[in-house]
Amino acid sequence: MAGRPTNRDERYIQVMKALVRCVARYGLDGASLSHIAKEARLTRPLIRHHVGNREDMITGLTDFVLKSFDDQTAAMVSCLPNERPSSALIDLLFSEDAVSEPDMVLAFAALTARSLDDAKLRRRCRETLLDFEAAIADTLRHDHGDADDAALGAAAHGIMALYFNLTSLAPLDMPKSWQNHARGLAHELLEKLDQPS
Amino acid sequence: MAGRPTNRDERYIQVMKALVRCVARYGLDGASLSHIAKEARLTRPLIRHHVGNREDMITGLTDFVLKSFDDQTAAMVSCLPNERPSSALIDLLFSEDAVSEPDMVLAFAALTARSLDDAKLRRRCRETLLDFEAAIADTLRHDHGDADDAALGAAAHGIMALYFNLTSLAPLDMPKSWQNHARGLAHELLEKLDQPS
DNA sequence: ATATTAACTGTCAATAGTGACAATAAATTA
DNA sequence: TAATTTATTGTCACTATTGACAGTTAATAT
Repeated sequence: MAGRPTNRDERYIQVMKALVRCVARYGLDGASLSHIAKEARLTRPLIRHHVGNREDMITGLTDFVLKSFDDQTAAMVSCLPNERPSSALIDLLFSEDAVSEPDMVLAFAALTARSLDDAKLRRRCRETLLDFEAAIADTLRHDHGDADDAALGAAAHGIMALYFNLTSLAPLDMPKSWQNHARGLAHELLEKLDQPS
Repeated sequence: MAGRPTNRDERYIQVMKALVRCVARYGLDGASLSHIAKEARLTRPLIRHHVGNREDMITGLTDFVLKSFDDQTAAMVSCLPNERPSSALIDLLFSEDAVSEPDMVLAFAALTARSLDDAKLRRRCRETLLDFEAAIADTLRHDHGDADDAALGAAAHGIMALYFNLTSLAPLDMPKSWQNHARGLAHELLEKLDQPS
């Protein structure tokens, strides 16, 4: 008694990826169904069939983006080596690949802006961001266990800020010196942890 | 032979401010004329009368936002004291006021995202941003003339990144420790310039 | 007071975007 | 092959948004 096999899950992420791409460029309201359909190489009614109406799409997008961030955070810390994980983390965050695909960060920025009048969304974005920062701080603690929490938190904040800024400004195609500056400053933050004043 | 006096200029900036506010929340496409009219406390046809059709509005917005940044940059450096202008600059950038009004930065972020498929816009945004960074570097040079250009550029980049990140994430209402971290790290960048390795 | 200029209002057609539903095609099991 | 489940397509009504124009009111100079 089973019918045609469902491809709901693949279609769902297919649509979500297209949605992320559109939201990154045109914002939450600028991502029309036609635009998404074209980006996902699907028809408009099909999108509705898989992910529901527009309101469902937006809530689905926030779940998708925030979960992607959480997964990325978890994957990030789990794939680090035992030897000097801090340095590896920075090389990972400021690698070519990470910076060249800014769509997810831009979509997150769109959600951030929308948080201005959506308390629940604001709480969720904040939580995700704090987890990200905490993950960085934990990684730093691994290499610099003797540094105090305030210094670790500050360094983690700096690394996070450098990463977010570089990635969200990626569409401007800034000179490569920016990437070098960012990575260099991040490494300096590490060195600073070794020499507590 | 002169008629009713025109208030085109005041109305224009009145509409532009409302537009910046709307774009900050809802993106370029999400800022509908009705929304802008409500925000500016004007009627929709009146907006058209003063700033033209939608396309005119968007080009007007980019001019307004980028010029505001340029003006802010110029005003920033001109109002600094002769004594330790670098430190005053940081206190200015990371003051309560600067961070609590993120609309302009968020609108700039929306323009940045749109730059993904608009080469001309990308060039203009990049130019504005580089000028901002250069202004910071010049200010730093005033206090740390013996530091080399690479170090100055890196420090300026770090300060810029910390400022942009903090301001663009302001809608999330992050804990105050973030603002303290950002300002503290910026000051550390200054101190680092005094002790060249 | 009258002419003149521009701000302001009201309104309507055209378009874009969305929601919803019916109908068809495809793929699986019994 | 028949039944069943789901993907896929086609289509239409409804709403939101925009563009454009005519007409009205307000404020100045002569």
